[in-house]
Amino acid sequence: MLTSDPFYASAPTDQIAQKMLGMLLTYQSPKGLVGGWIVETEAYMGQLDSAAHAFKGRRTASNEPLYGPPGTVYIYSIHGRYLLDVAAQPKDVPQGVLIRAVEPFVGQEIMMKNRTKTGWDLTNGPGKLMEAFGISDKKMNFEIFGDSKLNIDQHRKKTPKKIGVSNRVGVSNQGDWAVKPLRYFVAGNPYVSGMKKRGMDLTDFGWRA
DNA sequence: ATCAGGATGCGCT
DNA sequence: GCGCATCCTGATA
Repeated sequence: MLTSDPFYASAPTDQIAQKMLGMLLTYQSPKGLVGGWIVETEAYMGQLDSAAHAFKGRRTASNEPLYGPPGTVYIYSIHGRYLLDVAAQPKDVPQGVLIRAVEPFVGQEIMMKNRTKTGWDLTNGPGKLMEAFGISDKKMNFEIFGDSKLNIDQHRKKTPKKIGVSNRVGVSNQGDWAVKPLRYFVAGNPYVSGMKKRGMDLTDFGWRA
C-alpha cells in the first residue's frame, strides 16, 4: 500500500523514481490481475522543470492530479495513447514519476490479448504497458495507488544490479531541462524501452540474485 | 539492425 | 488549428 507510506513524501522526486525500479505494479482489470516489475521511470520536477506538465505552475483540469497527495494516480493522454504517472510529493507540489516500462509478471495471457504483440514488445513503453493492462481512459485519475485497482507494492521488490541513467525521452525541444539525467532504468533489462539487443542481459534481466 | 516518416486523439489557444 | 512525456511500418545496409 502506498497511501499512508511516508516514503513518497520523504525524498526528492528523482530519488523516488529510482527507488520505484523493481517494485511490483499491478492492476485488477476486468479480465483479471495483470502487472509486472517496474524497469523504467522518469522524474518530472514540477514548476521549475521546463519539460514538466506543471512548468511555471501550469494547472488545468487535465494535470490537476499532479497536485494531489503522494500516490495519486495521474493518467495523461498523448498521441492517442495513455500514460501512467504517480504524484510524488505532498498536495499542491506538482511533481511526478512517469512509469515507462514493466517486466510482465502476472496476467501475461491477458496482456498478450490486449495488445497484438508478444515478447519484449508487450510492455516496453509507457503507452504499450497501458494498452497491455487494458486501460484506455482516465477514469482512475485522482485515485490513490493501493486504494485503487492500481497498486504499487513496494515491499515485494526486486533489486537492480545497476541503475542506468539518461535524459528523458520525447522532450528534446524543451530547454535545458531536456538534457537533465532524469530517466532511470534497470540496466540490461530487455523490457526497457529502446533497449538494443546487444545491451540486453538475458541471464538475469539485470536483477540482483 | 537502425532510421525516418506518418498516424493518432485530445487538451488547449 | 496546433502541439505533443508515443508507436508502428517500411525502407535502407
